[in-house]
Amino acid sequence: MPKAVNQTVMPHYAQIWQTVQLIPQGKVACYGQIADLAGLPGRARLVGKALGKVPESGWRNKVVPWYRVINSQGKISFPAGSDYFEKQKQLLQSEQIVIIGSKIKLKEFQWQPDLSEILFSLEF
DNA sequence: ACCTTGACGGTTC
DNA sequence: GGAACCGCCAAGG
Repeated sequence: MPKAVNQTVMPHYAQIWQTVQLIPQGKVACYGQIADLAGLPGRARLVGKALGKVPESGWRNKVVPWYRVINSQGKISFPAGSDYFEKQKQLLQSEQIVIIGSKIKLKEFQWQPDLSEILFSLEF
């Protein structure tokens, strides 16, 4: 883990990134859902901000599956047609996630972790 | 220490 | 559906 990524420097970002890493491939989670699981209820915006702070190049794609996080409406939160929008859409589809008219069926694809899974994995 | 910025969310109309 | 409003608050300037 990079030096800057620790509880002393960025406690919340670290918690958020760690939680996002638990989303299994082929599933998605909402910003608010991640915030809750990370112990930061009601702070969905902070999740978006934290993901935006993950370095653009290098380990971003490999370590933190940022693209598996979408908003509570089941939509990608980047402006439709933007580079990031297309990138995220592509990555999601590569995991067999179905996107119809820019929307994903949360009923079908939302990650539903059980409590023990979370408690076992997170270290805070 | 003050002000602005967010990849949000729920409530309401 | 969708648009406007408002609460949220760490981070960075």
